[in-house]
Amino acid sequence: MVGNRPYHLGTMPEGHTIHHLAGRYRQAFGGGVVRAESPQGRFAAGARQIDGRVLQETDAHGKHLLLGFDDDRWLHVHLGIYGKCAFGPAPAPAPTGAVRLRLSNAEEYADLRGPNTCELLDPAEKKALHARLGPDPLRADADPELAWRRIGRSRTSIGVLLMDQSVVAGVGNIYRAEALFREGVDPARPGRDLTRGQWTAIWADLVALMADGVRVGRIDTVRPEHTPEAMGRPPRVDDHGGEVYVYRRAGMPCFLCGGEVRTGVLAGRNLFWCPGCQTA
DNA sequence: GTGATATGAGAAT
DNA sequence: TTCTCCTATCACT
Repeated sequence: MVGNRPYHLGTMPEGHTIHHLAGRYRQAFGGGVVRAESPQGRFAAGARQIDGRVLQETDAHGKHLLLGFDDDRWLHVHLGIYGKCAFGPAPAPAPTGAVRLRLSNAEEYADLRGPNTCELLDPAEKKALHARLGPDPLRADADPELAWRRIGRSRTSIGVLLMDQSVVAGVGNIYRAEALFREGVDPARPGRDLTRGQWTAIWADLVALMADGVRVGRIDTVRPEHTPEAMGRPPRVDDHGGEVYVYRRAGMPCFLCGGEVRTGVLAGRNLFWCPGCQTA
């Protein structure tokens, strides 16, 4: 949004949120001098380093946000589960809560709260970060073949592989669950048992779904025939964003087969899937 | 006021 | 596999 009201991004920080934020920071601060401060104090030294510099470019790879300043240093932010960014019009009000970093100029301000990572990188460190991340469905330079080389020979389940940021970057718990549902793939299937065609379809789906997420600012994964309007069902009411097939729908009927959506813990993360539909 | 909870990820065991 | 860190929110006492 480009508005006059503060707004929050990152209720679901998967890759789409980060790419959206990169664009938002560029729109607000790109090409100009930025004021930086750390009201909370935990990034005071870093903020001093940024303060008064020009934001030259922004970048995003998976869930990592990178803001490039005119001293050749990059602010590296990872939101983790809790991190959030809030933008608003100048003048910035007194900060509320734990604001790790506030950037501002004459028009806007942006508050960063609760990031997992907030640090400055030199170009070599930024390069190393890219090197340890897999292809990102939202990046033009992404090569899904690199991911397939890992997946196609792995005994690890595709449900776990999709969450491994060194295999595919930017996919989180929601896109993982939804892409596998949409392609009818059992999350427990070992990567090497997938066909290349299945991987191609999953990748294409991630590219489309996540690009949509960047545009809309939330995760909607249901096809037109499964929207609340099309099915005459009530819309999703919780605060987890858009319309989805299985994510956090445990015990509820599958929109396709009517069976119960299941949940379980896989590699320490909640997994949601429909046993009736995900058999491939 | 307290506790549970969440989308992540790295380190420790 | 379990711990630990980051923070806000909401349902409970």
